[in-house]
Amino acid sequence: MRISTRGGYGIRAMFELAVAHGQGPVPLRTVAHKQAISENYLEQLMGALRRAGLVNGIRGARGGYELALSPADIKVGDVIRALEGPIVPVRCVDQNRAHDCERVEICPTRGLWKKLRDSMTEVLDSTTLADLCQEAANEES
Amino acid sequence: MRISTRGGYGIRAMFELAVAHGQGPVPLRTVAHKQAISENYLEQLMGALRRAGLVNGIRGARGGYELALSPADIKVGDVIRALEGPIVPVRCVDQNRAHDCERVEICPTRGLWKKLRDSMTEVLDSTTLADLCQEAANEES
DNA sequence: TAGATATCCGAGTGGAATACTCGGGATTCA
DNA sequence: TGAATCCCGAGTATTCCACTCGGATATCTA
Repeated sequence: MRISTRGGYGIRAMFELAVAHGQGPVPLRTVAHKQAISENYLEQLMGALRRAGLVNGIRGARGGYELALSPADIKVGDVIRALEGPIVPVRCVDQNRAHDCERVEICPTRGLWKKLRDSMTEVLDSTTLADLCQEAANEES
Repeated sequence: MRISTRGGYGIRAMFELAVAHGQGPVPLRTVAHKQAISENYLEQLMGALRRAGLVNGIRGARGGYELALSPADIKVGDVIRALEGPIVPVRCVDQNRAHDCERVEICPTRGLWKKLRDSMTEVLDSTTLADLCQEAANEES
């Protein structure tokens, strides 16, 4: 009942990019060091985030990564989905593959999972990177 | 971002026991067949549920399993916890091991995980086996 | 234009967890 | 007694996670 480190690392990395937003690209190495994440591993995650359209990768010297959108327009849920796939507690409430289970109509637990999915989605999609920055700034004072 | 089959199977098995509550023990085999779960595997899960005090195992011919409490007194969250451990999205918001991470005080994502944990817990602990039975009965009509 | 700095890409790997199977022992009912 | 049933521990195949590595490609700067 956990999100893996992929999601956790991803959020922390995106947080760093959000803090530096508007100040040019941040190299992977810098992000990895600030958040104590393996460089090689983070590289893979950034690839997924780039393919999801959440960050831009800028090559060459003075390159790095930057958010593709403003921090207020990137939801935490987007980051999790890009790195861990759809946010569903069990497959049978994944809208994309609704028919994996023939018992769908009579399953006593389906309603429960839907409720759980919705409540998780609500939390993750109502928080943006800008919110995380705001909260961090508040705690500092 | 999923609960494993352990939790899913567990809930479904407990649902069967809840339906038969008050009518004597139900053998593992019956539960397994009704819910299309491997007998051998389910046996392991029932062991965990028994050790958690949620079911009684009754040995011998005419034996089986029965709920140790009334369906209204068993929360879905109890079952999940017995089978999958604490309901926490990431370790650092597990109250039992709060100090695994030294960055606790400055971590920008901690608040988020707490919110997520609370919303998940709320759903799972506000639903009982009796609620599942009720819902199943409603859908039948 | 050389070379340093980066991203990009795919393959590979060790360990842990999942989802089981299997064999045999203990208990109880008929 | 013997059939039914729970109880228990060991073993196993598969999958996923977390991470490493080597090298290709692109871009800036001197």
